Amino acid sequence: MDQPYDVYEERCPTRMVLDRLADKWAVLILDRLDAGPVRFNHLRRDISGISQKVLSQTLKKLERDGLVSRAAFATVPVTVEYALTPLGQTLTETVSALAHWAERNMAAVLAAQRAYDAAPRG
Amino acid sequence: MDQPYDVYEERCPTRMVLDRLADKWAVLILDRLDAGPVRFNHLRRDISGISQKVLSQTLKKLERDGLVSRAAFATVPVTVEYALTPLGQTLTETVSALAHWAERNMAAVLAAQRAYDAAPRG
DNA sequence: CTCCTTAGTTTCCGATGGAAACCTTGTTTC
DNA sequence: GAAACAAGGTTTCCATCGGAAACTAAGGAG
Repeated sequence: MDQPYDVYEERCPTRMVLDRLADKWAVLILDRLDAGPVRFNHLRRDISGISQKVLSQTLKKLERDGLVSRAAFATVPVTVEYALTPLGQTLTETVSALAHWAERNMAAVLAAQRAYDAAPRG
Repeated sequence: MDQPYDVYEERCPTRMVLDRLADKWAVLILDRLDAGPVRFNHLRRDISGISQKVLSQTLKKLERDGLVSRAAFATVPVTVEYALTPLGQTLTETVSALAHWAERNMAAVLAAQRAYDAAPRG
């Protein structure tokens, strides 16, 4: 049972997938959806700083990749709910770890940045 | 013990860190360095498709954030070795999981894309 | 009649990424 | 002694991408 895919290969399709997942906004969206279905504007408010265009584009790509499902309800005004698919759920632990590593290790990173910037260079 | 950082907040410094980590090239570099120190051109060959400019820039940022260390040796020609710092090592399991999730789930993603593209839309 | 809601799309501009050329130091080849 | 090659970058140029803001559609409230 050899792995047919190699993410280090430029032409491997896994590269496209990694490119999609290794994205600040995709990570935040997937992590947010782990708590349950969320509407478009709710996501937009929760993930402060994301633009409508990028949220829309990112959701569309995640839907195409089978990670997120989209359900529109004929309410007034129309509401649309986004949720994780089973495939998407296999990813949330990893994505969540990445998103929250920064929160746990922020102090160390800031210290490293100060040390780097203080060191004479060039 | 309240977490002072929230990655969902636009102005939180964790956002900058997530932006750095949630990057295709950074993920591949960190995963590659997990096996041990590697030289610049070796990384460049292993990670097919990365340009020198982006490799150089990404390594510099990772070094500034304290995730990667840089060691230059006065050989001829000069060799430079990049390695994970202890802080960087706390991240590799997560990063590796992300990089290789695509390899394990590629078939499912491709199937989802075909289904999405086949469905009439708009 | 006007404003507000949801869920987007469009437009415009500045920032980023990739390709390719150039640079520096020093060694080997012709 | 000129050319080529090696490592580790930097510079230049252009195309694409991201963010800000405006616009769309369909309906409800005041």
